[in-house]
Amino acid sequence: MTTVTNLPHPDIGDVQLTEVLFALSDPARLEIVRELADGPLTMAECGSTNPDLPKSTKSHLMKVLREAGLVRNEPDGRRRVLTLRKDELDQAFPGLLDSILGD
Amino acid sequence: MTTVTNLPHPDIGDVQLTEVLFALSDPARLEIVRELADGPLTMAECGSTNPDLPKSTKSHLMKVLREAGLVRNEPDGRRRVLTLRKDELDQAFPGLLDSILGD
DNA sequence: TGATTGGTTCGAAAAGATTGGAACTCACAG
DNA sequence: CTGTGAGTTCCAATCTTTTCGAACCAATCA
Repeated sequence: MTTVTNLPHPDIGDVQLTEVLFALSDPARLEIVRELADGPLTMAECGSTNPDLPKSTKSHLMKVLREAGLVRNEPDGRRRVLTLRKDELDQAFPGLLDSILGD
Repeated sequence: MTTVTNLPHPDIGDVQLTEVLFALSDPARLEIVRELADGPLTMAECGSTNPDLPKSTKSHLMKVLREAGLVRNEPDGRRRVLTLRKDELDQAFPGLLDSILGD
């Protein structure tokens, strides 16, 4: 019985560049990443743009970002905290995030 | 009667970041872009990896790259020359290509 | 112990992308 | 002209992604 609380995150070394690019190639996902660039957010806080996005859809967007190694999704009480894996990504793909998020 | 010889290329200003990222999110397309980073190539020269890729498939990969504003595809006799639109892309998305192609 | 809140997962439908054969076009050689 | 070479376009099959309601789960509150 997999407890659903802790979601799997890829090791940054296993993340392929093309997967990262794919995850960022969707405007809604890119926007989420931009928001997270300023610091962690809960699911509810995140996605201030797209306010009426169904939660299953938002959850799926997050799944793609998580599986691509872009965001960490960790439980915190009954909410979840989303964090951009900036340092790790900078290590793995120097300059990529900065060029995409703009200086 | 649209002559097929000259293919349409988007103005770099009209190119969306997400479209560029999508075009690069496919390993075969990314590889093509890497090859073109060293200078223009004809269709036949390009894709030294993937040597037995059907030509219609290769043509389609090129179309995606062209429509995303990444490569220019121009006739030269009965062949076609493919050029990475590096300068324009650097202008529009500073640092992006360098970080993706590696220093 | 419910009931509620904040979120994930499932499942199925719709939309979009990829693949590749076949037909086509155009430039050039003979 | 006719043939050939280099490539594009068309089309259909297949595969992948997206979308979202519904069911579910775990933590907290009353």
